[in-house]
Amino acid sequence: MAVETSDKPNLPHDFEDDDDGPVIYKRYSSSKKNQSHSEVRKSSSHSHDGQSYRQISNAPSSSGQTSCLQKGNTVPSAKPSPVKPSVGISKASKSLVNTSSTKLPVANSKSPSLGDRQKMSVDIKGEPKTIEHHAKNFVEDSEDDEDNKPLSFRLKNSNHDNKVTSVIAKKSSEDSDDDVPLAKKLYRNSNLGTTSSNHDDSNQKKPISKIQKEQKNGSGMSNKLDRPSPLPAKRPLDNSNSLHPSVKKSKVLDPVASIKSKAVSVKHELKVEDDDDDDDIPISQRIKKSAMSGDKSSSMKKVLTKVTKVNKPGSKPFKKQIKKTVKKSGSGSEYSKSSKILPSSGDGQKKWTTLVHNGVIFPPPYQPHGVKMLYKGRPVDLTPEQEEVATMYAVMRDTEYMQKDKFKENFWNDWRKLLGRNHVIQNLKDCDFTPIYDWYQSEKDKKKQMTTEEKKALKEEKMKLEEKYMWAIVDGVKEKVGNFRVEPPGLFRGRGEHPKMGKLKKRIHPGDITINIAKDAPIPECPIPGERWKEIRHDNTVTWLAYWSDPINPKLFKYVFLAASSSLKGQSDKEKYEKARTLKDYIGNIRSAYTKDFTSKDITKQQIAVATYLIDKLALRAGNEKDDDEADTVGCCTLKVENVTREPPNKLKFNFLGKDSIKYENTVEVELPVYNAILKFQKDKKPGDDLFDKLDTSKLNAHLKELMPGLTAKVFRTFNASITLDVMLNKETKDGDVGEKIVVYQHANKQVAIICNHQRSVSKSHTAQMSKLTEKIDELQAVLKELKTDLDRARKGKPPSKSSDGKRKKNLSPEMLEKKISQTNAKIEKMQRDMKTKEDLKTVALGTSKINYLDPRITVAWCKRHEVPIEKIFNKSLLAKFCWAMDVDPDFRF
DNA sequence: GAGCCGACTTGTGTTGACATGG
DNA sequence: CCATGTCAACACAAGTCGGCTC
Repeated sequence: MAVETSDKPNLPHDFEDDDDGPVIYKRYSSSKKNQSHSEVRKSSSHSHDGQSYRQISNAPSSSGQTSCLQKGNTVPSAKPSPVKPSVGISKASKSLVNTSSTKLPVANSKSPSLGDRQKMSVDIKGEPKTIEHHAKNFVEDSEDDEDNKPLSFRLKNSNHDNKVTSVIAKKSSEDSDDDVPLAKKLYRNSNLGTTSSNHDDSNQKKPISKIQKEQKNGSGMSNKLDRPSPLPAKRPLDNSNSLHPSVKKSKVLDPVASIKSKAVSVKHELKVEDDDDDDDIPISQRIKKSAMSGDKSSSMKKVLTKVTKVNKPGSKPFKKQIKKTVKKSGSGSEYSKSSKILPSSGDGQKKWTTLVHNGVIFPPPYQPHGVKMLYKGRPVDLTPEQEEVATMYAVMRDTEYMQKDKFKENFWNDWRKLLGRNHVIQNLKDCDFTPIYDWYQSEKDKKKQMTTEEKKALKEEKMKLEEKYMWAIVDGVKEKVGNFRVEPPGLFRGRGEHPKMGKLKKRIHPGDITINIAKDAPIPECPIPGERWKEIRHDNTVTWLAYWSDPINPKLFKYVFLAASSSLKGQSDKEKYEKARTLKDYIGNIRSAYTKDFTSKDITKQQIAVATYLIDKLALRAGNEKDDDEADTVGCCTLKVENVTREPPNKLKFNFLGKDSIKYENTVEVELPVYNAILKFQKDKKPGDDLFDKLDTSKLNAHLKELMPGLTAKVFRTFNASITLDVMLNKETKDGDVGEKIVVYQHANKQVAIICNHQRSVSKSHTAQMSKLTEKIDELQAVLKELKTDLDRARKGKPPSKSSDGKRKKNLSPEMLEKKISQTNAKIEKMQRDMKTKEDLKTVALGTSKINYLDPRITVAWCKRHEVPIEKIFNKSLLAKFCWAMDVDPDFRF
């Protein structure tokens, strides 16, 4: 099929997969820009405070984000350019040469020991001096620069010695803070203080109407946002123009031809097409050219002729324009499969021009095992359908769901429908699934026992089967598909107390699936003989390749999207961070606006103000309304009276279940007006009543949009997370080895995870692992003691004592013994640090914020500045996902 | 403006491959 | 070499939010 890649003779070298990774389409990086990067960096590489904003804004080129999008007109090779700052990994990274200051050093040293990390894992508060200095620098730049820090940060900085909150929050204070819920940890030291000082920036009154007008006139947010106040330049607001270079696309790969041809020809066509594109025009000129030609360049019109569906009319004022597509870009990342920048994700806007893919793959049909379960002690015959569902239940015996009545009840109801009223099995209580469970365990064991070769063969077979589904061709570029496997049937595993847990998630058939594909692309063959797709669509205003209705909740859909590494996803990711960065310029005004409204007579206004404050300060989620058939969780707007407890004089204790039924527990000091407002909102209400009864997310977001174009509640989370990382990294990174710097990063990452309440469940074996470590340490202590005794004896010329098993030990010199003692000591220390780190992070999930909230450019720029190999921070998939960020200027600040 | 639909992002848990250390 | 631990990849649940309809 079209996207097969198994054989690839005569491939142009730059499309040759030289790795087994998903790479098929390389990017190239322009090295020109890097020179300017290094120049910029020389002048400011040690200025990691507010001042660097100004420097960035003066940088000759915009922040270096373009080369990822540029065509490969400089280094026509798949190998990374020697001067290129962009980051490759694995092979590519090894070949990176540390040149100018923009380089991202290659991983060559080992990660810091956990012990080292622990050592660095100091209190977030840091030294007051540093903070003051830091703040001062911000002030130099702009009077509202405090606003650029997360609210929580500012609060903390204002008083770093407030443990009161933690004392209240912490019930079991026997040891480390690891038993304290995440949310508490960060804020235990927080205090009220600077908040109010940030709301008096009267000169920041922004001309909202003007902004909106300008937005209407087509200046897309991520392209240019009017600044609300005449602040000193912090960063070039239009630098994100470079994110969407309007390099024209002169020819689009013919999807029909491509899908009919073999992989070779696909790749070949891609190459040919590149060749007759405007590669010969320098990038800068091309960008300029298209930028000048307005939002509908001739090239764009050309592309638009291919559109299969006209854009929906009536776009909103803040709607982004259609952005021009670029076919190839400059990053040499091995994981950059695609390169062009696709149209932005504005709703109703064209997302692609051509889309070719092979549909989805279905799980294999059920293979009955014939193992009989018992009912009242007797074996029961089941039809394959009945057996299938019984097996789903049987294999969940070791899960927590089995303790839940709701799960069993729902399962029973659905299973019973399959059994029929008159079936021998009349209740679940008398069912014994043990035979099926045992069969399943033995199957698992068999699998485990397979030799490496057998496993490998099996894997290869699976790969062969799936290969063609793994890729899509979007506007002529091969992109990885995210989740091309249709979900197999199973029992619904809702989180928390989900009312539908245990219900049968029925098998999905082709007849349930709608395929989205270009009009002139061949319709994917239905993989199940005799069946057919539900529907074929040609909607290029959406990014999904296929969807089906969620069998548990038919109102919901399950989508098949492109993978995170695709440029379609990368583009919207970038826009997300740009929007969050924009908030930095508005946050001062927003804070003063809501502070003013804390005491508003208009109760809706007042609730909006307090809700916004909480979202800003605590990074709460918006909190949409939920149906009764969903788990009972809340966000900001849906907080109940009982979720917030007042603790005089001005503390609020939050306790609720948030997304995924993760507990949010946090006690925070708030401004008195907020405290009083909460008191008012709670008055005369029952515990289960809505705290913000005049508010919902659409009202809140509508209000936020008045303050900043495109602003919604979730932007605060991104902003809060990213600014925290940026501030902490720049405050805390000291000279030192790579290991120490990574510890700083992890520390910052952890704080972000705490702010966002990213928790993970403690691993089952955690306690066991800990006691094992303790044991080992004890053993070492014993060894140490013995060594010390022997040292004493050796010094006195006596032979060593007998070891515990009575054997005679070797006669060692005092020097040797001393050496052994110090080695053992070091070992013990390292293990103790390991233990502490382990305990420290047992409930904290660092990954979520990395994937979703931290602007990767902060990380990449920091890595460049501090010569930390990016691979130490980003794993393979993050590198692929964030390939668009790799060329960032080292001086980039969020 | 409420309610619903649709599309997309965010989130945790599980799985399985790989690394590590005895 | 094996047992154990770690981590990336995967699976899929659960959010957010825009837009449409009535």
